[in-house]
Amino acid sequence: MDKNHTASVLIDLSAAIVSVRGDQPVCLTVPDVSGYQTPGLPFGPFYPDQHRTMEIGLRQWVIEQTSLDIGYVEQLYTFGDRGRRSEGADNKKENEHIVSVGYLALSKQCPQPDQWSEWYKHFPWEDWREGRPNILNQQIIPYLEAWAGSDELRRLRLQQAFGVPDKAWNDEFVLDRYELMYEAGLVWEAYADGRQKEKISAQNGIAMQLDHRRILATAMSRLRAKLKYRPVVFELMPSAFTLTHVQKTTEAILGALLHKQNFRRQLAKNELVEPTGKMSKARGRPAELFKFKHDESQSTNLPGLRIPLGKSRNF
Amino acid sequence: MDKNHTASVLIDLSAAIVSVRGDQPVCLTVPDVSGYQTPGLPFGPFYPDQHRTMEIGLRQWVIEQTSLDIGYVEQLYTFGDRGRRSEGADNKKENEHIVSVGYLALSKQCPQPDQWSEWYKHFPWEDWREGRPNILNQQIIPYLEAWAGSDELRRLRLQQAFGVPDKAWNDEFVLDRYELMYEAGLVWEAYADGRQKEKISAQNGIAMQLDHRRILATAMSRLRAKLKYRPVVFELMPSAFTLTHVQKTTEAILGALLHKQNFRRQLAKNELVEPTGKMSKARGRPAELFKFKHDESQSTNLPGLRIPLGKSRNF
DNA sequence: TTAATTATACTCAATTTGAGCATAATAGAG
DNA sequence: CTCTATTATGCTCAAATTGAGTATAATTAA
Repeated sequence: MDKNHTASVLIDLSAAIVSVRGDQPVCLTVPDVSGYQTPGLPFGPFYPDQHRTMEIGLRQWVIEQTSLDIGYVEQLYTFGDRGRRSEGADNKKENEHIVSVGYLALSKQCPQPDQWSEWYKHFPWEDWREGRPNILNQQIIPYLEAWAGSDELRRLRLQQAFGVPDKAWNDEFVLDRYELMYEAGLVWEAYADGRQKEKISAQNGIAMQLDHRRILATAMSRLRAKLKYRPVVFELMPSAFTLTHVQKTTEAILGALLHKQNFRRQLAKNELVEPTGKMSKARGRPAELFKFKHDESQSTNLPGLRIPLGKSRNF
Repeated sequence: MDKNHTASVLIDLSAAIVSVRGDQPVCLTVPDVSGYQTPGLPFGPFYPDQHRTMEIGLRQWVIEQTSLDIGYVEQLYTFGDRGRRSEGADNKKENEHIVSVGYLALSKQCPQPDQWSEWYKHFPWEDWREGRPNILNQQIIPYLEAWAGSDELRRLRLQQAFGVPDKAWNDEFVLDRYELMYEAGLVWEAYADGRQKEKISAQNGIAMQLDHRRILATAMSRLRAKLKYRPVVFELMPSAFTLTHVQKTTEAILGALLHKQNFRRQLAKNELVEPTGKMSKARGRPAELFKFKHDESQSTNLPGLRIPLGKSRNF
């Protein structure tokens, strides 16, 4: 094997820093740096001689630049160069390749509202809390069906990702759906990458810079999946909370409603929370305030919520 | 933030290429290159201007160097430099940092037996098919308990990872257990990294080069977890197989025995296999030969086996 | 005092799981 | 040819879990 190749690359650490504001999951974004009006995820270079691990490097610049308290951090995926629009306008000098390592981080607070972007503005087809989103039947599905045509493989993927025509919607397949839409030229990024000749007419969610929407989709998939078997919701909750608050937060992330009594039964069975003795006051009957039972370190390895796998959600 | 730092790194792609030989999961290894008698995982550099994505780069050198047919490939984790024994003997020149991207790949065949190393030679405490491994009570647990002492956090982690004293063993926590043993100086690599002053007396499984045993542990964790909700076993099976064969392969990877009739019920319910009409012949009653129902492309997104989460395995 | 609102306790059928027994079909030993 | 060991497969059944309710309690706002 000949070695006449550049092997040296720069490492970018990109982070999907997620929080929940009210009933909307949000993601920290940075203002547009290119000429487009699209937000991007925060990112920074990794200096291997300064930081022992990449996670330490990530935490470093998140603290420096955002002064946020991010507890939970998880590596998502490492993307090689060319997917990141290397033939774009603002290209780096020749032979300077970038590898980007995507991270998911969870934050309990989200100050400065303008810097946080709501998930479902970028992915309007992923929020099923008020029923099946209209954009699916009105825009996305018809276009995708035309794109698939009689191609057997495409139809199979369509069925897997979007459940058409007869399968159920699976809330974890956020990335699969985004990638399918990208391939079909249904999102703005496909046009920006030069994959798609004509600018698409429909605005299928707000686009993001480079491959950042893809990273966010990866983060959403991972978080939705993890929620079901690890108690990560509590990384998004304040120290004391009502059970309804936990449920609303979970529903926001899943983009789906849950059965109240059964949700609480799970929490009780897995002994994830314990009462603080205090009560919340709001409208209606006051709710007891709880706290997360297992403190720091290994929220990773605890039982989880055991939420049913997206059945019976094919409207 | 000052930029007086080297940001340029080299990328290594390391692969845990897994197959099953008889009733033993095996992993492709390369002979020792350093002075130690320890095997390593195959790895190669990533040339960003030659390969569009890292996965393509990986497949390339796997084909070139091993001529293996690897179907399923999954990225595991990207490790920053210093974990990879940067102060070791055979160091690269100053300022040449290496980031390694670990992959899991599955292969249906494993020719050249001497190049494949059995999982449980490296992780003897992970195979529970013949009951709780002796090495746990005789070696590992006593040492770890001493290491934990009265440190609350350490005892909690010990309970999580190893189930001592009263929790169940969870077959997915391979990485957690390895990392705990590493921190406690219970594996050879801790000594080689200079973490541990004295050479440990007990041989707790065969060591590997650099952080390769850690990558293998990551692969095992991931594969064991995935097996339970995605039909990846079939990536390890020939085109036609008996149901018992699938079960034996699954058990080998999980390191645990399963209830035969219930296992088959799951396969049937999820409609993962279909009969070929042919029969196998061996000792005893001939078994029907089946094939995997869903071909190429999306084995990723199909239902899976739904194997119970490691309950009642605390002997 | 009443209505609206939210919390929480309890019920119950349907489904899934864990664990077992019973029976069928083959090869090989005697 | 018959018996036995061996493996495959069908079937049962209690326990646990899930899905989807109903009923009731404790507040605030009108």
